[in-house]
Amino acid sequence: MTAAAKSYHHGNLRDALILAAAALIEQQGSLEFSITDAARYAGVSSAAPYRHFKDKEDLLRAVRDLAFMGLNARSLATQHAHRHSDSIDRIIALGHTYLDYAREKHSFFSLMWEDRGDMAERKQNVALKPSGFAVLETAVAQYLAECPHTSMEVVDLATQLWATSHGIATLEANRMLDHFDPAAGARQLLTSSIRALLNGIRLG
Amino acid sequence: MTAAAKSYHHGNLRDALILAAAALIEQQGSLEFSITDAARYAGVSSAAPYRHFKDKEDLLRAVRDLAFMGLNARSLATQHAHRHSDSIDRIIALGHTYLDYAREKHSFFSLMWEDRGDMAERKQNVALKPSGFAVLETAVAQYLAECPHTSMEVVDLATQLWATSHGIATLEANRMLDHFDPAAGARQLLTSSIRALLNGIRLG
DNA sequence: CAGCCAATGTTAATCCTGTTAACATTGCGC
DNA sequence: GCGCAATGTTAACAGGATTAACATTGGCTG
Repeated sequence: MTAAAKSYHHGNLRDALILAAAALIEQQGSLEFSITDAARYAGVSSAAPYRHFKDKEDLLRAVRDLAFMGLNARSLATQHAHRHSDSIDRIIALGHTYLDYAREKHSFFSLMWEDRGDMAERKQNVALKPSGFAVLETAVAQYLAECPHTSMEVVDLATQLWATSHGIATLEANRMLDHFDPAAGARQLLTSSIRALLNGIRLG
Repeated sequence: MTAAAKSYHHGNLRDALILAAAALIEQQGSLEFSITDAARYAGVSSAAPYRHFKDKEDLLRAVRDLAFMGLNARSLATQHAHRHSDSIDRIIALGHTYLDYAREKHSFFSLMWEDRGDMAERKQNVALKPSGFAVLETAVAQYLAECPHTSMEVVDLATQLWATSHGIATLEANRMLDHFDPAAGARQLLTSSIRALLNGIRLG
């Protein structure tokens, strides 16, 4: 039978629920969807989700994984698109990709950094998530190789760059940068921060 | 009668509820407190809060204001403590204050940046909040005055520094910096970021 | 191929919360 | 001292998460 036919068993309810939740989150622009709605959206009863997810947070975690994968995919795409660029340009492009994702997939971006109190488990499963971070590290390693008069560690610089992008992205999401030009403000701020940071480490 | 006696009228329920909510949030380490609990905590019925707050979000907003004020107060204290320091040191100290607040008052810090979908109103009332930002701007203005060969705007540099601190603070809160030394990792990262940023803008 | 089981759905509670309507108290201004 | 507006209370309703008890069925086993 076709994937979503109306037999008693759904066929692939787990994925359907993840997509449903993701769709609801994006549509409503809020992380407060109800499991009942997600179930209805997938065409099953409100108790069905509990065959696949321990509780709501468990479902949320799956959607969060999806969000991380989306950002990672974009980072890889950017890396590829700029594979022949100067390493500085590539680093900047990656920063812009981060900003763009935060804007375009605002709800997903929020979900990724939502504080649910139980940050402990995050340590394990999310620690791997930023494979997008590896992309940044690669670009940074190349940059550092090209400028040998620094003793900066790759991880350190990559993390600083990440924090810079992340900070600007989250402040913008919280409307704290409204006094800048809405269109290019954050982007220019990031560009100039990255340039300054890269310049600055050579004088350390 | 004394402020919290047991007459029919509470006396200052509004503030009591704000404090109750703040206490619950801090105790549980989570933003998911119930209005019922806050009311019980303040010794009133679960419907009483609605005489003072339109809805739960309205109460949350009040607690958020409190959180912002707390951070602002700390920033002012730091400014004062470092009033005779070098402007660079003062800027760094302000960054550390930001990091410390995020760590010590983790739940409050989360609350400040929690995404509730309705970020629109945030634009108005929170735009004023970071009077702590003014403190940073002052320090930055002084720094720039001492190094006249730059054309950098005060707001721009202050925002970049804010974003740097904010990025590191939020990444740390999300356990994304666990591969660094838990105690000093984030702090050192921030210190070196700030130094690099301040150095870097002179070569722009 | 028949039968049985584990996986996966469904229905019908239960418990909690947010929110409101209807009613009770009481501090204060006239 | 009276009466109103502010501030509490109780009772009820409408979700929503979660679970227990029951229903279906795809597939593996003999």
